[in-house]
Amino acid sequence: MKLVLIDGNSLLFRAFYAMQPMVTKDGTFTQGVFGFLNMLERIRKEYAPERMAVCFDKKGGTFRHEVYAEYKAGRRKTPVELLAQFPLLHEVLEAMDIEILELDRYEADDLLGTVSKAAEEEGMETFIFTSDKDALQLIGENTHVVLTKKGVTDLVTYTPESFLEEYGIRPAQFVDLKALMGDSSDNLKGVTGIGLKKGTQLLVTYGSLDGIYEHKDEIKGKLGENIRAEEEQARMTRFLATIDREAPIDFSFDRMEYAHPDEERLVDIYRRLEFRSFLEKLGKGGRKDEAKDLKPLKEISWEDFFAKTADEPIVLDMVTNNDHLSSPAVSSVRVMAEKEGLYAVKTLCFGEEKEALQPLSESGRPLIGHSLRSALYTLAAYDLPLLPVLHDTEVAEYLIDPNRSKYPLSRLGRVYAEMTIEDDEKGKKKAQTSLIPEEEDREEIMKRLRILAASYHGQEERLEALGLTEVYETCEKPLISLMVHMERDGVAFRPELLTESREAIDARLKELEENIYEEAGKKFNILSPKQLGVVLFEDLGIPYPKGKKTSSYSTAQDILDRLKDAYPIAADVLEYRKYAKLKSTYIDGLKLLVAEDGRIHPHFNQTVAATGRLSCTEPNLQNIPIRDRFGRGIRKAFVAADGCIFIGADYSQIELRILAALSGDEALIESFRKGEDIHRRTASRVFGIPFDEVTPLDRSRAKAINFGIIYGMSAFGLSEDLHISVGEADRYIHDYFEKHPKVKEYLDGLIEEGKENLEVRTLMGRIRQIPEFRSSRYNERQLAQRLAMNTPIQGSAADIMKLAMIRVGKALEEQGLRSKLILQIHDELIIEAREEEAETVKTILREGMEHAVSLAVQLPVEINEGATLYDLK
DNA sequence: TTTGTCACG
DNA sequence: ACGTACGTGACAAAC
Repeated sequence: MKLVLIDGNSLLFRAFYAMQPMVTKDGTFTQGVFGFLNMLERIRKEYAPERMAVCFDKKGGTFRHEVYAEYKAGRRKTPVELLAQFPLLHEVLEAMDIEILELDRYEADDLLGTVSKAAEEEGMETFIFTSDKDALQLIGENTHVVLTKKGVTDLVTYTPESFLEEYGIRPAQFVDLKALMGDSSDNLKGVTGIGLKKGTQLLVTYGSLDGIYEHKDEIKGKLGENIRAEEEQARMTRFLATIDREAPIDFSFDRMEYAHPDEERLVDIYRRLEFRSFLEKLGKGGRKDEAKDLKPLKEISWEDFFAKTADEPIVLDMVTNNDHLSSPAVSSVRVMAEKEGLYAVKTLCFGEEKEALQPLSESGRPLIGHSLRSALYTLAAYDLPLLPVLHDTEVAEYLIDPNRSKYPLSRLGRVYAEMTIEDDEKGKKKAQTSLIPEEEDREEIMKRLRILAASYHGQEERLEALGLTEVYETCEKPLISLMVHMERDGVAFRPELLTESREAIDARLKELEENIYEEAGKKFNILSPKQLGVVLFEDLGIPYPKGKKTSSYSTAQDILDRLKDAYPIAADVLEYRKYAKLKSTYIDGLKLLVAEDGRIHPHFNQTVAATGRLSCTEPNLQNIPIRDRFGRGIRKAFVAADGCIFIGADYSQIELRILAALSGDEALIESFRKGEDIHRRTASRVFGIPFDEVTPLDRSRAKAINFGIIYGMSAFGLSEDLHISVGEADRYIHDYFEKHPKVKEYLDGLIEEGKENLEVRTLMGRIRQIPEFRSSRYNERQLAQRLAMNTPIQGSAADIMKLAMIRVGKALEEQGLRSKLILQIHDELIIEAREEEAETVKTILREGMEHAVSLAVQLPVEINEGATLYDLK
């Protein structure tokens, strides 16, 4: 008979710390229970025990405390997030009909020991699961101890043999070893000067602690003295560390049978804890039958489909193959409700895509789909008119929870349709094998359509309940097709214009490389932080400026900056890295992404940044160099098309203006109304100097303070940035808030709001959840405060820019202009304008951006023009 | 795949 | 005593 005993305390602890935090909607932390249950599942599967019990410590003191009050004193307090998970785990175990053992004045260990001893006598085979090494003393012929390592992922099983091999002693000697060594985590003292090595050696020689004390006078030197002097404390430690295998616990192996789980109760608990994967395993998450209700997916002509669905919106799942072919699976919400799926397009062949998609484009029907940007891009790629977006499930889910980095349809299936499908990645791979889905894929596609229809309803409701409908309708939905156009149009890039720069960079890199090798006295990989650290701080013996030397040296810019005056090699390394970066990312990297039309088509992402900003990839055209004189030259290769110029418009100080408006701080508002240099004014107010006497240094310090305010700065952060003492930085911050009490009030209010609701909102009501407020880690709670301060500011700026883009895009279209919006760089819009439209475009940009919203301060824009991005200054 | 570094707002 | 400013993406090295 196989028995599994689990140390509930130890595994729950370990799971709690090893797992990423998981929080339910009502703020309950669940990752410990989740990790524990995963382990439990694994144990059931891999060990298939006939009997099982979970042991817990009982609250309050133990018999060990009665003889030694300091037992386990000084341990860190268990965080409430973990403490609250114990009753949850109890509930789950009860529902599973798994025996729970606990006993006043005893620890879980003692119960494991007592039950396993009885089991051994009955001739049962026992496996004890714990992460606490103390349990190793319980190992016996038929009693195995399984320790969890690496969090809870690795399981290592100990038998008497494997224990002997690893420790060099028998399991029964383990407590004696601990008695000699002590155990600081349990606040137990051993014998001074005895560690693992010496302790093991003594036990091998004398057999046991008693054996050692029988021969205590034979042991020479300091060691012998200590052993004799500290006998009492060693014996006490042995007593405390010895697991009591005769605990007066009432147990029966029959009760450990776990044969009658209460499934209904379990489903209830899992629902409350939002354990969807466990629900699914119970067959309650995925109502897999749902798809079976649907009539089989079939082919239908566009004509018949349109006739059948009148003028209803289309639920669309575009299956793209190798980025070329598209097999649109389509239905309507009504048709889906009638449990029917449709598959509309016949075989697509190379060269026929446009004809196949044309009827869809011409139908003018609004679309419901997941990541419609890609479906629309396919239409745009064939020069077909786009269709209106009725609902995008990816964008909607991003608004509901912007912290996720991915929004796979498979997840929406679980949330909104209680339906399981393959992850998008896998599904895509499969679909690439043929143009028309194989029979087995058709059910998958039908399920996808069903999930889309269900998510449409579910998300509309959710968006409304969260107050997100406005930001969805005004900021996000109209932006989708706009971004498709921006990507399709792209920007012309002429790599040949960089030849000169490339040669100059190559030459300089070579020069620097030689210098560095000479200064180092050897060749090495300069771009390897590891090698560089060794060269600088070991070979050359340069003192490491940051007080503590962790496992590796940082060679980041701020460190090398501090060294560069005293050590020329540091300056050379910095310059080398700068040029290497320029070369690999921009000079060599960009030209690889030029399409056949001579233009770069970046990918703007609407669902990545948690604050509501856009992001840009392949390539990232939002970080083309500009601050560095030389790097800025890269911009010369971005050229306006024939007959066109670039017109750029950027908001001036938009984040500080938002801070002024949202906080209502009179001094800031007044300063912006007067059109003053805001950093100069800040310097004047904070440092108490007349406006006209502010020096450039004062101004740049004030600028850093202004940035810091937006980021939720600490005195330490500001001091690092300004190379001043923490005390001085602290005074600056203090003075700033004294002069801007409303700003202080506003930021404190945001932290309160964040703590209270675990979320903050932007001007347009966009939400960002901040679960870090509930973290047990100090650092994370600090981070939560900074996010609460920064997100409304950065996010409101993003809202405003999105509104502006939509206004500008609309105006260009309404006026029938050929000029095109091509780039957005957070506070800047760039249009490739027909020369003859230049003046109109400037008006449109200014109007669209400055009047996107109305605040207590204006949002003026600066407008520039030029033939290349370089000239746009 | 993760880490270190650095480009931008 | 600790760790320390917000949001991104790309590349090379190291694992």
